Amino acid sequence: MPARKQTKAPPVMAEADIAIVRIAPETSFKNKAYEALKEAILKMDIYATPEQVMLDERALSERLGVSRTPIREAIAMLEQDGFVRTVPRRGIVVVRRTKTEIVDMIRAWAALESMAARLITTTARKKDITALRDFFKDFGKDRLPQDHVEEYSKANIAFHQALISLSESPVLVDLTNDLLLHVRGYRQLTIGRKDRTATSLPEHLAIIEALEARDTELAEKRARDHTLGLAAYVEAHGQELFS
Amino acid sequence: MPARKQTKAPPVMAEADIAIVRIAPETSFKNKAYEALKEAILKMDIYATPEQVMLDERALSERLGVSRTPIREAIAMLEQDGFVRTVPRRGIVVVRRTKTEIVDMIRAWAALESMAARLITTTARKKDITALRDFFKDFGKDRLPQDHVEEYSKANIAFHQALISLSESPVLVDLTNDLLLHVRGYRQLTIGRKDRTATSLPEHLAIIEALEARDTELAEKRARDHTLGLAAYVEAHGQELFS
DNA sequence: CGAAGATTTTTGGCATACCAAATACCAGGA
DNA sequence: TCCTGGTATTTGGTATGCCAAAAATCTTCG
Repeated sequence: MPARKQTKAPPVMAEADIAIVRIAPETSFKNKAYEALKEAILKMDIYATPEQVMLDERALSERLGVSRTPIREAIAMLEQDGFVRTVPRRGIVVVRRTKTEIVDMIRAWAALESMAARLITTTARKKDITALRDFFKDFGKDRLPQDHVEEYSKANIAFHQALISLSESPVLVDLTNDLLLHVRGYRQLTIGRKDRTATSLPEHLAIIEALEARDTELAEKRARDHTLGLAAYVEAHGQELFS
Repeated sequence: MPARKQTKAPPVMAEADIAIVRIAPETSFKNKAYEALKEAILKMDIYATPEQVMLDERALSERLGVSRTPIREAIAMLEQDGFVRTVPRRGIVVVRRTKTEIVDMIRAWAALESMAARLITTTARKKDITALRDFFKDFGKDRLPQDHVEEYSKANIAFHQALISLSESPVLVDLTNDLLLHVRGYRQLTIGRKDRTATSLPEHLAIIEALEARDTELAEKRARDHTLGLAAYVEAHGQELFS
């Protein structure tokens, strides 16, 4: 019942060591706007619309019920992320990536993921590695991935994110997530479509096996080659998918 | 003398094809502030000062001669970069990385650079690869790197950046530059100090050789191991260097 | 003196107003 | 009807002002 104070000096009375978590800072409008806009951008299929998508500060501020100030700050952040580009006196355009850029990003992703695999072989616990198989427990000979592309795609992404998390490297996790957001924006390639889905599952299992075997070099190579395979796929078959 | 118009339709009269370059967009205060603050943060030795460095919006706006608005937008951008963290009603603190974080970043850097090396073996021109040696032309048996650590460190960084640029992958270049900015902030490790400097040069040359030989796997491995070596060094000897 | 409490100051968050460049729109003239 | 100017409007950029939470400072009472 005693209201907790922040006096740090006199231990006259031992304070109840209750788990008080430093009350939620009530995220600012700036951050709320950032999250909202980011989600909105990721949700829309920017590659589907013919003409480029533009944002309007005033319209957004009205829609979100806040002034332009926090909106502008959020826009500035999104611009740092590379999601939008603001042109003075022109407007704010949602950035569309070219096929080349997407391929480039997937390559970087491959680099980071292979490093994650490398680290995992030396630090992760066996049970955590084995747990990676669970993402694909719903698929097998009697339920082929290529027959449930959408669902498999979700499992696919979850697997990759879980894999990288196992590296316990915040940097790898963050960088990869950022890249993935951009790549996913291009949803027509649902991370390797039907024709790639078939080979995907065995490759994933092979990666897991290498991890379990603590074979650093092999795990790294398999992780890298797997994702580079996606890059090559996009590079080869992505023509018609991009404007 | 005729003022150029932007009409694109009727070629009634051939327009003077004067080299008019779309007047410089006069970068905004927001961007100027961003650049200025970023440089200031990178220039100061944040790991040298005992207590954490704080920024003050009003003070900055006064110093830079602009209002708080563009300053705040710049701060928002820097926060996205991970250089500062703003605490509501508290202040803006310049982020200090822990040793673990620095090591983590160097590992990610190793991953990206090894991918760059990989790409280079398949696309770069021989003369561009060979040109990488020039960065170290001032060093040799008669002028050891460890006797000119500061100078060698500069050459070192320039080499790595040039190397990654050769990959012609904007993503790799950008991500690496970002990481490097954070790592360099910790200048007491001048990218591998004296004791590492000795082994650094031969390793660089070995990387170049592998690139010239177009040995993809070897180049990748050497690039990776070289930078991972730095990570290991920091992890082992960085104790006293961090608070 | 010392400490609890009240008050002032500081600091980031947000709203608003105004500016200038770009653009859209419109009326007049060939 | 179709340009040509010119004017109104739109849009991002910037400056200010005020607010509330925190911190710092001062005050007062035991």
